[in-house]
Amino acid sequence: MSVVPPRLDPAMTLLPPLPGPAASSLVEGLNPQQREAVEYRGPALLIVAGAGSGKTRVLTHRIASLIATREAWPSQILAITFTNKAAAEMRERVEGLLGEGAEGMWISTFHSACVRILRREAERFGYGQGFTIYDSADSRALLKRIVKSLEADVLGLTPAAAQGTISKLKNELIDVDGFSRQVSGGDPKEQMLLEVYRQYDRELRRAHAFDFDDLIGQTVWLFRAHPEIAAHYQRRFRHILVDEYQDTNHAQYSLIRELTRPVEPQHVPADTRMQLAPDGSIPPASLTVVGDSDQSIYAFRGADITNITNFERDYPSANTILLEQNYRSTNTILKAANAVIGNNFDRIAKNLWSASGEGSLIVGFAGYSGHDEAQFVADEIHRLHDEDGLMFSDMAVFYRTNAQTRALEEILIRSAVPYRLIGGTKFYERAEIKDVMAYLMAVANPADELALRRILNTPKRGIGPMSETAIWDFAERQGITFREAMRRAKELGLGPKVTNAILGLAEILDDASESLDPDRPTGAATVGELLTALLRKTKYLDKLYETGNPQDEARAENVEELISVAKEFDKTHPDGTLVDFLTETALVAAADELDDESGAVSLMTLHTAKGLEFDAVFVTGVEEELLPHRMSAGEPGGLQEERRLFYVGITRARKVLHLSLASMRNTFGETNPSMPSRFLDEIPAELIDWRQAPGEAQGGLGFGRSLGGGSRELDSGFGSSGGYGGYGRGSSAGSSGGQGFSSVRFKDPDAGREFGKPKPKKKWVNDITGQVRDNSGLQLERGDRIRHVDFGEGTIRAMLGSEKKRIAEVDFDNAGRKKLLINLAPIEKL
DNA sequence: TATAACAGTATTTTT
DNA sequence: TACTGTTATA
Repeated sequence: MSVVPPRLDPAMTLLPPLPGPAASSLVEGLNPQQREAVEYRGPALLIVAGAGSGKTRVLTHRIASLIATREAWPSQILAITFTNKAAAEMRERVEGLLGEGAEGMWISTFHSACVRILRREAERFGYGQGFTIYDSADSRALLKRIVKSLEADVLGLTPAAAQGTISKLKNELIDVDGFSRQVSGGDPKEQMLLEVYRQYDRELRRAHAFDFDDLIGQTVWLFRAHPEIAAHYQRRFRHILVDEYQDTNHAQYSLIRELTRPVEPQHVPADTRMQLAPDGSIPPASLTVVGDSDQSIYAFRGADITNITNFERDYPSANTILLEQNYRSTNTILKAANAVIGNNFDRIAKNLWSASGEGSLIVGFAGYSGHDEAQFVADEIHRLHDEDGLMFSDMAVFYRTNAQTRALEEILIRSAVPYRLIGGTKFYERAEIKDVMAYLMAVANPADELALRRILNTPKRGIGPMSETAIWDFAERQGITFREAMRRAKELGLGPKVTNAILGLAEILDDASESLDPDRPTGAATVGELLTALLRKTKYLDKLYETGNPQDEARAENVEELISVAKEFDKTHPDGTLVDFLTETALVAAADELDDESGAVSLMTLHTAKGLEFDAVFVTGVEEELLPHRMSAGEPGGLQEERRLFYVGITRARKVLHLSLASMRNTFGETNPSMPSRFLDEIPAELIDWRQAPGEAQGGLGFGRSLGGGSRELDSGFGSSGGYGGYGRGSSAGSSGGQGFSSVRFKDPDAGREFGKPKPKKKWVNDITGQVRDNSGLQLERGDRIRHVDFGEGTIRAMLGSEKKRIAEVDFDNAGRKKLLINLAPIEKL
């Protein structure tokens, strides 16, 4: 667009927007509340957006409208989202609405935005531009060392506990001094905690590193200590929009507060074109926050729900708009969601409604074991795919804890369901990836001692703990850095072998640093080049391949994967530096991995699910102790947060919702009985179609161990709801393990199949566990009879796929129709 | 110093 | 179960 915008000033916002196709079409198809949320202009706006009420739409349209009407330049907009994925999506949608790029617009997470600011101002902290960002594993490693050196563990202070407390303190913007004022002299544990905090902070400074919480907290500190820096951003960002406001913590809240202060007259440039208040200041930026207190699920890590409930107090002139119409789910699903969340007492009443009809009933399933439950999920996914024509990528399976994935994965693989695991042990948390990243970090930030220590003897080069301490001592005594001490290894008085190993590593790192010099004849090395050079010189990959250990091979593959990530980065960021690469990788979140083109079912935790939606949703493990999780019991408000988590899960579903549980659940090798979640009782019974109700599945080993065989009506303490379809008898009774486990675990394969028999206690024969089944030689065709470990005998109905992915569709005599991945399924030809 | 074997223990959610 | 840390041994 070629029109030069008129002078940009907040008073302008009172004038009607410029007429134009863009501006008016931006509210087309919106309901009255959404439209108001897009068009309202004022200093502060709170949009209370129920689940599925189109808040992303409202936010993107609002941003686009501000730009289209010439009320703001893109560069005056700061939009904060929860994940990088949400940020990318929002940017894309805004650009789509405007039909042009939106350069200069900041749409990012709190963390990314703060890193950007901090890098620019790094020297104020005495840090270099290349300061390191420690993720939680890094800071735990550091804390572990500190706790050990202080012998804090004798006071019962674990690294994990210290990490939790320090994180909370930082989220509350309480620094070491602030904490020392709080600590009572009498409590030795608190004293110790203070000392741990002090040393932790000191080590971070020494290493020129920030942890996750620092990114926010230090930015606030920077703004408060340097009003002229704050003023710079206050002048720049005239429209600030924050998504998921219910999940902001105090530090994030404070950051927004700082950014929405008026610019003091002394920081107003003489030549400003902005309209000034009578006292010569620039009025505060306009603030829009979007949130739903019913979806607040991060209180455990410091999110403060009162930030949203107090918004109108904090910003007295604020306008509030309620979005209650849901465009996502059927009314059946919404009724269940409303009923569940209605049990939280301290909430503002809100009732989601939908114009999209009742839809089908919620499907309930109570299996005998976690595997049984997983089998239900797998079968149902196939049914939805084959009969209802849903795409795999429109289905998702949620669970409370990552540990639950094991059973699910096993069965999904065996049943040939394509799936994608979102989150979990993330790529960047793998040891080998952390190793390699530590090399890069050590190059980018020579002060980073933690990174140096990590790579000192990885791969093994004979530099043990003794040598490490020697280097450290030397550095302390000489007042030099760890890295410098490595360069002077000859003065350490260690053996020649070790000395040379240390010198060798120091040289590799120094060479790497030099290769980044843009004045080199060949120009600065790209991240990919740097990484390959490092790996070649350290022989990191070679040593992994040498062992012949399949696990090491997998690790090597991960490292190769990292190399391609780096090369990809070089391609997409032609001017990207090593520091840019490290920043980007440090801030990737689980949900960011999601890409919709994979054609696979998504598996994720309930937390990761927030903000997403799927046609069909499976919420698994709806059991006491799991959902609500036992850990939440002690926390104040814990139960309510768990309920919100369940609510979030329910409201992700567009068309079909499945709730499932098992009466026996495996936890750390132990099998324990479980009870249906109290939350199930909160859903009106007529909304759920129990394929197999909790009462039915519990005939087995947990609750009624003393009852005679065949008894299925047991006192579960849970009202059964009647009318069950007798789902998958065959699967429900006997399957307790996957992939060759199950029949072996019970000495008598049939022992587990009968109700009422006590389970053989622990320590079963474990000899075949973990055996990789390979049926690749098995030739099968339509009409063949087979026997399956869990499902019994059946006839092959059809053969699908080819090679490694040969799938048999089998009509089992007793267990119904299943799809099985031939190579992995525990089957034999008859 | 490296490795293997063993014992103990922790297990919620994540930017 | 799986991972960590410790100890004994090469």
